[in-house]
Amino acid sequence: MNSNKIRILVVEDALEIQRLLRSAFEGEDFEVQESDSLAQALSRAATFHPDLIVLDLGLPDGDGLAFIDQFRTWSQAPILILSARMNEADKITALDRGADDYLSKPFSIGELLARLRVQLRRGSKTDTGTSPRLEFGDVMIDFVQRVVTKSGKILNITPTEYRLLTALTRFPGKMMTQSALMKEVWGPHFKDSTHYLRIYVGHLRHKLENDPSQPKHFITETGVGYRFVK
Amino acid sequence: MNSNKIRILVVEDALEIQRLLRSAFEGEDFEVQESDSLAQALSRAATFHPDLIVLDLGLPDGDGLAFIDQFRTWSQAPILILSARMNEADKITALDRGADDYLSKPFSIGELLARLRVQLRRGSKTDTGTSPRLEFGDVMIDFVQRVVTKSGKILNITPTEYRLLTALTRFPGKMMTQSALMKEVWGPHFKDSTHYLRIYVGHLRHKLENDPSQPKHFITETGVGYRFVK
DNA sequence: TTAATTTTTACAACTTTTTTTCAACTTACA
DNA sequence: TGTAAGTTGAAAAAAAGTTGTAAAAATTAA
Repeated sequence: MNSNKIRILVVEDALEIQRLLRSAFEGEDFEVQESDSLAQALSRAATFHPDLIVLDLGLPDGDGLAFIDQFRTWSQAPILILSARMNEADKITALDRGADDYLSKPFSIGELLARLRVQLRRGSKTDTGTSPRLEFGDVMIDFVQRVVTKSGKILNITPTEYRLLTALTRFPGKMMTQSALMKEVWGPHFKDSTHYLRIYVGHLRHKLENDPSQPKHFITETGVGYRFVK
Repeated sequence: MNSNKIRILVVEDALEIQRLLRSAFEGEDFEVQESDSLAQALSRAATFHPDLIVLDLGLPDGDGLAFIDQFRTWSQAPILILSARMNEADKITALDRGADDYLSKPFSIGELLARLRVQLRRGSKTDTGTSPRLEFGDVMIDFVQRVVTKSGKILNITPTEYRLLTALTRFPGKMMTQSALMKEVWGPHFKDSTHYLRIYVGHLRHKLENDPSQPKHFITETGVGYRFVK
């Protein structure tokens, strides 16, 4: 888990499709994990922290829509549906429940990759701005390349630090509650282990603030959470 | 441009499709404008400020991809492609050039609307302008971002202060009795500890009033409670 | 293996809430 | 109009709760 590669979780039971997707995704230098049941998929998602989920709606062990509902309680990562079902009502339901795109089988791998790039491009944008970059002070974050620099120097940011940084900076100025940050960065089981947050906000302040003891950008709101301000 | 409806620009030359889309979109209470040539579309987009563009790639007067390039230099509004061309390469090119979704003709209007909702859903989170705000004097309260500013500066408001502020300002001009405020902010058990109220109204006045000793917005009604006025 | 990262532990520093004290103000009535 | 009784406001100390830092231990990656 120790890399800043883009992570894709494939929820799919058909082995040949799993293999097809894995080779396509690894060709793009993504990190891939598979889950062949919905039961497994949620806990896998919670520990793997995927940047995007490819979900087959036709798994034998249950309702993919329920998975979407659950997953959406703690993550906004895009969900791309694969399905053998062609009918319109299924598509509409899935999209309205929180899926971001829907491809019917059989699909072309080239189109799948293009649609996946669309989703990842969106996710890498900050929500206020249009650029895939965020700059404040002498710090620059490139969400496409996943690189953080301070006065031109590339910083070493660990995966956990990077996830927290994206969660905090997604809505500049907005108060992010501790439990929302915990769910997004560590997963839903950890929502009460808020001391991790203090340690990692401390790390970010040391790496990004000019005076970490007088933070200007990563502001504590005691009893509530943290706020990022440019 | 003079309504707060969601605005859709349809770039499409086939009249029957124009009409189909217009009636579907107006049924959703969107504001629609059409453009039947690419030449016209860019300037139409510039004045209409659409929240989303539906673009037929097969217009007679030129290259829809060039339109995407141009449009993307100044707007991030989602672009949903409609096209009679089925081939994979066209889809991939359009998506990679900046389109957000791609539907092949003939399409189902229900699916189109669902995909359009997906795009609009993402955009709406962005829009900080739509979050409910309360302004008075040089103070601004944004209840979505949980931000309070005074002359542009973000204030530090503690959890209890914020709860009281919310309770007081919910109905501007209305008298709030002490016991109602106590119940709402400290809980029913504390309804007679009205001393807290004085201390915390004092805090709010210090942080928000220009002259805390001559409050203009947080008014005492002796023996009864407090009233917030804009 | 070594190096890097995450988790755990302990404690110091800080912020918020509650409690206490007292002065100032408001109201009612002689 | 003056005074007493009740109500409100300001300041600050005490208590409770929250956050920050450092460093050791455990885990994971290379």
